Amino acid sequence: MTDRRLRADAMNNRARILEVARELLTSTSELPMNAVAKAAGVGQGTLYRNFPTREALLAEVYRADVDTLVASAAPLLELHEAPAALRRWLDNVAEYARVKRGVLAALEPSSGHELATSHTGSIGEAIDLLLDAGKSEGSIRSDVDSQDVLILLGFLSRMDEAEATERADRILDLIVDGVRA
Amino acid sequence: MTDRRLRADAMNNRARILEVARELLTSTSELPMNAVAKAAGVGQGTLYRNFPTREALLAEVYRADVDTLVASAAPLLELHEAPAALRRWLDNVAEYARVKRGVLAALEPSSGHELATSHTGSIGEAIDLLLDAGKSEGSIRSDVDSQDVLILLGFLSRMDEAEATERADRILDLIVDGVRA
DNA sequence: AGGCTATCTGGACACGTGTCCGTTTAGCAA
DNA sequence: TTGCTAAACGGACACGTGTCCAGATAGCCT
Repeated sequence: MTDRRLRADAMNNRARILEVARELLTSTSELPMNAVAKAAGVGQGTLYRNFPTREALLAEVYRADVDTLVASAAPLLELHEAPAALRRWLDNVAEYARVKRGVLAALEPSSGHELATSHTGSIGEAIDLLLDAGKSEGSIRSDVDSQDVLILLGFLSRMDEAEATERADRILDLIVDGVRA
Repeated sequence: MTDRRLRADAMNNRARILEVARELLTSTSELPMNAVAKAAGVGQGTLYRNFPTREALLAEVYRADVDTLVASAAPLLELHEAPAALRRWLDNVAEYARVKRGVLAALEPSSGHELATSHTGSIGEAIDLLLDAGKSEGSIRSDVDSQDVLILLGFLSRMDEAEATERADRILDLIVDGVRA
């Protein structure tokens, strides 16, 4: 990805940081950056050089999960029309969010949107896939983009479990209805 | 509100804190709590006792604005059907959000939702007013509540001005379409 | 007036974040 | 092997947040 030839010790550190982060996340869903640095036996500087933000670190930790999530979009389109596929895919997202709260933070645009829409990453592409299918069908309005959906999805990361079980479903319904043509 | 007979010196401090906060907000939209305390000539303890969270402080600072916003809901219902009224009212919200970014933070449920829906405050009541009108008309689905809308509205506080001018309108449309019956 | 106490005060702390920069070292080159 | 340098290291810092508690004092009560 960004590892334009890393020095050997640097690779070790990076790997160790990820390992430690994963470990810490098994006990709590919190991830104090300085705790990670300490546990990994590196300085703050090293940690932040490898992962400039907590999101960057979480994104790497959860890369596999995010990939799974992304990959689950296409098959749904074979079984359902776009809006239904989108709805089901959002269920997957909510489910991941429920189990591993970190996944959400990983896909949050942190703050002050990176270079236009590009930063969105693979999650954005998955959403675009679903939206585009719907736009072709005429079942989804043509003026929404993945970023819009991602922005609205942000609410998932700011709800605790209790609230999520009560509201998430309904709100996701609402979003999907909103993007319908 | 909560001032069950405040001691005279306490009242002075409280007033001074608010004054200082308002002042600081004229220059930037940031509001470091310790800066407020310092500028008001009180200790951290005093500041936090009066306003346990930044939101509490902002809520008080912007109380008048929030009241205006809330009051603008009812008249809209005289002129428009509920969904249109809601849409226009959300425009007002977005406009306030654009001008005074603090207003948003003031109505954010901070974290870990206070006692059920009640905390929502007057903004929630305004939304309920609009939603209820729509539910009576049959133009708004009966299973959404003001909290749902408020949660979705959270996106406004996490967009910078540039992004807001580009997306806010469209996303608000989308939300209103979502709550339509 | 003067004492008493509930209330308020305010700064020290513990903890987190992210940056900066002097020091160390991997890995190449001679 | 030895020297060199760009890359990486890591801890000290500056700054913010929110809590805690020993001391001060407003305002009632006698």
